[in-house]
Amino acid sequence: MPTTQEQMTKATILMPDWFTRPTCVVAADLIGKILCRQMTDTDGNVKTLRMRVSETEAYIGEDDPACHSHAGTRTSRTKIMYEQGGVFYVYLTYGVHHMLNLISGSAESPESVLIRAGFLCENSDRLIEEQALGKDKQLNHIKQLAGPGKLTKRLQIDRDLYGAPIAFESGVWIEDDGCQPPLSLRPRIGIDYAGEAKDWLLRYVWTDHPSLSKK
DNA sequence: TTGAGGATGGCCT
DNA sequence: GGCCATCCTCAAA
Repeated sequence: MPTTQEQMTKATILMPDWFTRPTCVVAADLIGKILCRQMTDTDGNVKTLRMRVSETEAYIGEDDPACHSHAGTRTSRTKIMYEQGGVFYVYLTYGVHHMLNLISGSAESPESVLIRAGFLCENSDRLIEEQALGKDKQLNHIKQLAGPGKLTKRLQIDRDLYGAPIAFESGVWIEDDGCQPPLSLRPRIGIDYAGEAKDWLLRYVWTDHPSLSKK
């Protein structure tokens, strides 16, 4: 069932220029927004899966040792980071998992926001839900998208999205229905190689939400 | 051309 | 907590 808020508030689609603001602002503001994914079910019907974002990380460019563009590293993979905010940066890690990033900030400022976790909105299409859940098993719904690799697998996101605009025509877009959850800051995950930067508070989480990837 | 290693997650102990 | 699948990226040679 939709919550009262979802019934009462009309959602608006975020335009690409929303992402040209400072990366830390974008990362914080994304908590509580709705990531939408257009998908086709087994019968060929087009459906939209909606996930509310509960966890993001900011990677703040050339001065951030954890960022792919640190020290001005500019390669065929990272070149998209030098675009103006509002496009997708997707890459494969450990040869297994796709990471979904949103390029943020101004052009020539190679920064991005990693989407780490979320949870399915109650008003997502039931058919797709049941398809993923399987017939006989009741999965832990709230943990389905608790991690950047799990999230992209569930939303069927891969490098085909690299460089696409964050907009409806890409099949992946973000909506704002006015939800403003409580926010906490944490150190980022999985960047032990980054020296002192591993302690920077650039991980933004929905305070104490059960869908978070880590404490 | 080569080799090391990674913004993870699932399984095993 | 440890192990490791799996393959792309990137720096070095």
